[in-house]
Amino acid sequence: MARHLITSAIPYINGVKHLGNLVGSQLPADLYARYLRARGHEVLLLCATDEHGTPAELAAKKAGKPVAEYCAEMWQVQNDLAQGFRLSFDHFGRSSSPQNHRLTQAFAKALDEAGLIREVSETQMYSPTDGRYLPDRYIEGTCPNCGFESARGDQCDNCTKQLDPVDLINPRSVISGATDLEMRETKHLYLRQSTMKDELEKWIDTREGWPVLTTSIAKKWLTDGDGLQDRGITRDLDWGIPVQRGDEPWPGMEGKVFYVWFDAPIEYIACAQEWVDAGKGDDWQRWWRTDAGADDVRYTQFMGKDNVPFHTLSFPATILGSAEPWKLVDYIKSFNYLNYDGGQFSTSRGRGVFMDNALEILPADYWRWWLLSHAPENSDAEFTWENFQTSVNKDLADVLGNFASRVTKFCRSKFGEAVPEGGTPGEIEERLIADLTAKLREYETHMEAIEIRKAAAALRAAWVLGNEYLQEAAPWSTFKTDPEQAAMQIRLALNLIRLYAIVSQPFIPDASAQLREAMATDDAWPEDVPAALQTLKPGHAFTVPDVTFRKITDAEREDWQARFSGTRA
RNA sequence: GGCGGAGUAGCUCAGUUGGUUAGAGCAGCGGAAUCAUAAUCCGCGUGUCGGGGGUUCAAGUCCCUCCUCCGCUACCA
Repeated sequence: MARHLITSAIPYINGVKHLGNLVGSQLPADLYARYLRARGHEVLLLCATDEHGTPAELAAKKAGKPVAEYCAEMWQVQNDLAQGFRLSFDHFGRSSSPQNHRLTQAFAKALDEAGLIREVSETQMYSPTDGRYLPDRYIEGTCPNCGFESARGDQCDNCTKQLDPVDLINPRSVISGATDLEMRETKHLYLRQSTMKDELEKWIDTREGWPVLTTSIAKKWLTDGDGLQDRGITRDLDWGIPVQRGDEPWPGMEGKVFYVWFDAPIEYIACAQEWVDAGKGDDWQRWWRTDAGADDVRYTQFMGKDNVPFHTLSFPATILGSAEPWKLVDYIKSFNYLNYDGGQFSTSRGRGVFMDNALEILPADYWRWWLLSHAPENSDAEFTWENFQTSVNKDLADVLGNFASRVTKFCRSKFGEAVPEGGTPGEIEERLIADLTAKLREYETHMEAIEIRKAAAALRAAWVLGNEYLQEAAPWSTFKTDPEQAAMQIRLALNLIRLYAIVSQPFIPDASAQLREAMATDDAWPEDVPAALQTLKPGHAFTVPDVTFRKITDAEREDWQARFSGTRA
């Protein structure tokens, strides 16, 4: 038994996330946590909402609500959806929590004391009409290079030239269209990451077995151009964590807040404190402080590839720079993107399936299975309704669901609703047990390596073994000549249902619970396969489960395809 | 522009440090079975492994070059 700290990248607060967001961090983190718990390990799975920054302020404004109120509501929405997808977070926190305020300010103080903070005076675009400083991307104008009229302040979408907002001709605010923009001088704090380049590079280089996607992105940021650049960690915004040096004021920084990317990863730690303060745990330090028992914790992070630089560089710089004994990440599992039917999922254009729509259409397990068995691990992946339909119908309804159905119904009609007695296992049974053992060990190996697609394929192959066995043993035939032998065969098959329910739980927790309930059994992991297949003894009562997975019809598929092609309702 | 990823069967994808006839699932074709959600099981692949060149006894795998798609590019997060 080991102790595993697992965090999922924290979803941004401004709206319901789409399936691409879900499969890139929260869902695989849940899968891994469920698996490790099922194997008897101690697990702390944390996630939260990422609530600060300009987009949150603007989303609140659009909704006509104070930003704090808006965030509280959206946290509730995201929390409910997480539960709907059976994401088994030990705590779902908020980056705006008091715990994170204190911790972020404490980190800033520690970094300052270590000489890793410097003040920089710079000029920023200020919009009097909007009453706020505008991030580069919130400024539009005519591109000085190609004449494109909707070039953004950071880059022209037409000619891809990188720009500075001051270069734009006729700059205007994206928010209000205001053109009375002015340059204002403002002071900000920078984290001196550049001085930590060697330390970070050495750390990255010693990470064994990290995905190429993870290390290549980190190395690029370390070595590209002039190397790792210092990073501004404050912003001129109202909503956020006030810039303070611990609980002391920070002269010159009045009215400013920390940059969202500074406080968001710190929320991973603060979230553990929230977990304790919510009464769900009693010691967060043994998960996070290496001087308080976290030395033997294995810490795994899950995230989409866009998050990698912050988790491989910025956050480690914060932790290492603080010179305090915080737990560093041991393994980063990063994901590519999930595309939708020939294009990208688009939050702004409402293209694709969002978490709330998904649950309105079908139960969580259907989505969990498809998303995880097609997780974009090695390259971008694509969701199509045809693929979704065939995967669900074939894998879940036909191979697994129908197996449970044919076995329990056959037993009910020939022997009644209790495990039948008699018969002796033979060669076919030996072969099944050998094959199943091998397949299960393969499944476990892939789960431990977080090779999700491969794990799903192995699990499905284990399901298929059950159908192959039934076909070969043919209890419906043996029953006519040797009912005792048929009893043995069906007893084994009933035990297979139990075993499948247990090992499939990380992928499809609801179906797993339904099947275990029908079989009236426990959830002990089959360490010893032959023994596990004798758990349900003769005489053990069971019930025939309702249809475990229904099929998706062509009409439904066509309907959904049309419904989600654009413009979210 | 720079960096990174991808291009393998009709579709979605595996292919470890180069090594015998390049694999899986789905779809398709043929067959078996009739317990089951018309659900299962067995058999069937002439694939210029994106194009071209090179290294090697041997290249999907290594090197060069070109083409296409995608992502990132530090003030959206």
